[in-house]
Amino acid sequence: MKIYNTMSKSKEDFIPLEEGKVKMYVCGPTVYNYIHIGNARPMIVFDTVRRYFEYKGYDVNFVSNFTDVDDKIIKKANEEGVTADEISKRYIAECKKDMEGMNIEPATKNPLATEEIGGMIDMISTLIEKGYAYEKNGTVYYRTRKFADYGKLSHKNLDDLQSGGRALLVTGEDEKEDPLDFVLWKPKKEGEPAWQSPWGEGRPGWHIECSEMSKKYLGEQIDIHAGGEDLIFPHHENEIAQSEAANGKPFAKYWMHNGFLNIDNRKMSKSLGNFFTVREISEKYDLQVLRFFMLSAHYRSPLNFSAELMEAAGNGLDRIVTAAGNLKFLMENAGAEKMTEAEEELFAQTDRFKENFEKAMDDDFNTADAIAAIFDFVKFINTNTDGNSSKEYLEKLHDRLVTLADVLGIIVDREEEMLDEEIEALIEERQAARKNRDFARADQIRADLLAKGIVLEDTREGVKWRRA
RNA sequence: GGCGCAGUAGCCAAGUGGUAAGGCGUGGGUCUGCAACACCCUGAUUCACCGGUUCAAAUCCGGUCUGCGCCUCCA
Repeated sequence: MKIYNTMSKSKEDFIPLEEGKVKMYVCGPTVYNYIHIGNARPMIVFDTVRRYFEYKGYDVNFVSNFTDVDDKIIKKANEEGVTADEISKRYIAECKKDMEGMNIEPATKNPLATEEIGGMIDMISTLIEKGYAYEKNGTVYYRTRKFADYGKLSHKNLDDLQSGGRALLVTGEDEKEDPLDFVLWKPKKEGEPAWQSPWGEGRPGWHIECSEMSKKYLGEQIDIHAGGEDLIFPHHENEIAQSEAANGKPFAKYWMHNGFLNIDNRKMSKSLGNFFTVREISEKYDLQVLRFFMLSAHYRSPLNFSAELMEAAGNGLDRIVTAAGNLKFLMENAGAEKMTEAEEELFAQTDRFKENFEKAMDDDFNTADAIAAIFDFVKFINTNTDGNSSKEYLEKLHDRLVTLADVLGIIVDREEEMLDEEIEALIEERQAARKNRDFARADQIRADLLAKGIVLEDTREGVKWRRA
């Protein structure tokens, strides 16, 4: 299994720190509003990574935080005249709803920054003791130049950073020993949430949160640390500086970063007005479509979002879902129970789809290729099953399709709610009308049902229906 | 200014040295009472452009053009 490591800029074989186990940490969102579809990309991508590890038999400890103390949360709280805590609790709950809709497995642990302050203070103290940090008037800064490896993840060197960004970095940063130093602890301002610390009341800087939470729940060394590519610098670079200086050992073995989700080929931003929340999208599309759409390209490539592309993704997804639905329908109507020899041979042929799927996923989670393997499998299913197929054969195909789709978090079995008596009666009436060649009446009934979201399909094995 | 990514059919998108996967869409056909689903056929002599290396390049090297990202809170 190969994983592209941002640190080495190359694909590396995955070798876990501990046999059979994967410890991974994904930087989660700051909860000051509904999550947007850009937030959704790393959630979907790294959930898929996790699912594949689990499929391969690994025991995955998956930790993803919620940043629940931050300027934007405080701002929002002030606007609404409520506490910051109320804002963050509200949007964590909403975020979890969205994640459920996207079929994202709950993390092993979702630590909250505000509940881990003690550990952060300990880590900052350690950094001060070791000479990697210093305090000035209640603010604690990280002494960036003291950490020799600073820049190793983002492949920047300090002098470039300094000359390139001098104007920005120097502004107003009077107390710092060096413009590149970053904040570990900031003093309380009026009306802000604050915690007691050796440096007075205040709150932690953003970067220290992840260093501490990763250490607490996964240990000083972890297998995978992941997040959006914009986090490479400075967030992850700073995490490395903090964790490695404090713990005295390498932090994460593999650094994974997803590409950005763009809208109209531009980065999504509020100022451009091209900003969509997952909640908004869920009103127009099934979130399964969003998930399928995001996995249709490689996770490291930029991905453009548009209504047309969502339509296309939805149509493609339907093809897979329909194949699974057809299998179920045939299963219910199958005559023979046991597989024939010919069917056993056919089923053996489908091993190649599974192999291709795994080969794609083994190569740095190439979900686009994995989906191609599923489409090939779907084609095989559509071509090699009919009303004469045995139940066992159909079930085995169905199981295999469900298993592969599940690795991608794609739900292929649509819930079949019980039909209302009324609807069932209409379907029967339509059948009778068709027998009497009263097609006007039959079409009328079909149109009425369609208006209620029920799609009818006439097959050799009988009438099949599904929700639109 | 520094660092980096990308440019493959109408659209999306794999493929990173051996002669262009897959999906969506289009058009034609089969199936159907008609549909729907499905199936068959339909598509790039060619991978932004120009040079080079090689028996062989979309894939490697150099250059040009275009788009984008990071360097500042950001998934």
